[in-house]
Amino acid sequence: MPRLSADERREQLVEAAIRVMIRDGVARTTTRAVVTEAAVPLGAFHYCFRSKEELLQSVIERIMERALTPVVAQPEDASAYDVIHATLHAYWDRVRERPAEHLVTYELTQYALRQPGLADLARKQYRHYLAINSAYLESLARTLDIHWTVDLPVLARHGLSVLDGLTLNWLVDREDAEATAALDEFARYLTSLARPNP
Amino acid sequence: MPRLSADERREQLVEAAIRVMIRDGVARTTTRAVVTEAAVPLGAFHYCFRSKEELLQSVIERIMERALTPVVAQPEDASAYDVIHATLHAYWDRVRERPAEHLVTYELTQYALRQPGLADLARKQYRHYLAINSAYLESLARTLDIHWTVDLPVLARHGLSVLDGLTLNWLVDREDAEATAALDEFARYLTSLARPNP
DNA sequence: GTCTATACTGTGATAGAC
DNA sequence: GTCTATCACAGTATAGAC
Repeated sequence: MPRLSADERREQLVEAAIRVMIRDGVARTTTRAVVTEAAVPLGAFHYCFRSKEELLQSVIERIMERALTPVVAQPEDASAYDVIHATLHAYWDRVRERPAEHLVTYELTQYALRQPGLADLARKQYRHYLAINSAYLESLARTLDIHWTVDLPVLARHGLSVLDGLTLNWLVDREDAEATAALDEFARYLTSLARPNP
Repeated sequence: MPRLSADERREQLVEAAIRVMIRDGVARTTTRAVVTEAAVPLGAFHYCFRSKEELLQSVIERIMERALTPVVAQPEDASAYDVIHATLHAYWDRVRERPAEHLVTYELTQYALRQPGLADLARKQYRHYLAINSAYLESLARTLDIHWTVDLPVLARHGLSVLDGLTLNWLVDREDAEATAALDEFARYLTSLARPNP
């Protein structure tokens, strides 16, 4: 058993925890399952983290970092609808490719909400998602030379909710056709809110 | 300790489980916590239910029954927007009155999704919610003598997702003003999809 | 038919050995 | 500074007393 620094151990444990969560769910992610997955001795766990809650906090932060700003090709000649549609489907493709990872996101949010010390982190997580949505909508408006007929914060929250809700719904029933249809309708709606700049 | 019938015990245990879940969350709802809350002997638990999973199944079914069809006053002289707005806010008021209960709903869905024997129940739950939404949209169309310019199943799914997403988002950050604004925007959107019948 | 007493597993955590 | 051995407890489930 190689002796590694606490920082390296922490790194191993966080990544192992994420793998276990994706495979078995957050509820079944015990400290023992994590150290087994990481091939780290059990005792090392509480040497690296004060508690399981502290590990989960690191996991949430790590996952948040990975929710990178959606990058979308925005060719000059594409219509607003085309660009919006492509962006939404880029997100959707990621959901369909890795359903378990997205399920974990929701599980972690709820875990955090029930853990007094972590409720703030959940709020921060959602502020982050809202900021990403806002930034995307703003950059879209610049690129297309339009403005939105609905206030940006309201639109960002509405958009985040639609994607969150559709994702959750699809994770339950896996109805591809209906989910896609609802997503396309959302693209149409967003497009209808774009007005050319004067 | 009075000796009661298994049916009465089951009833007590299901109701107690719901109270514990609302108070402490699904993850912390252990059999011991439930029997303590219900003032039922621990041994009685496994006499009434084969396992904890079976209890949770009953709980999910009970909660599903309670998600009654939204009933909304639809006075003849109200505009489409007024009726839609009132319905959405009736739902929203329930969320704001009992946030913990709604959080439990999401927790239960995820619990069910991770439990092989209960995944079907989660699907059934969402089909039920979709059916409620569809029925409401249909009755609205009849009352207002309009039709929807988007297919009913698509619209029902979209609507369910928006409400699910907004609820989840609000449960995290409790931003009343922004949530209400997003809800009102959704009402405006729905209204824009109503076309008078020929 | 209903409940008491108990078994056994697995959990998060720690004191102290290396 | 890192990990082994062990703890106390909570978890579900059961065999058998009433």
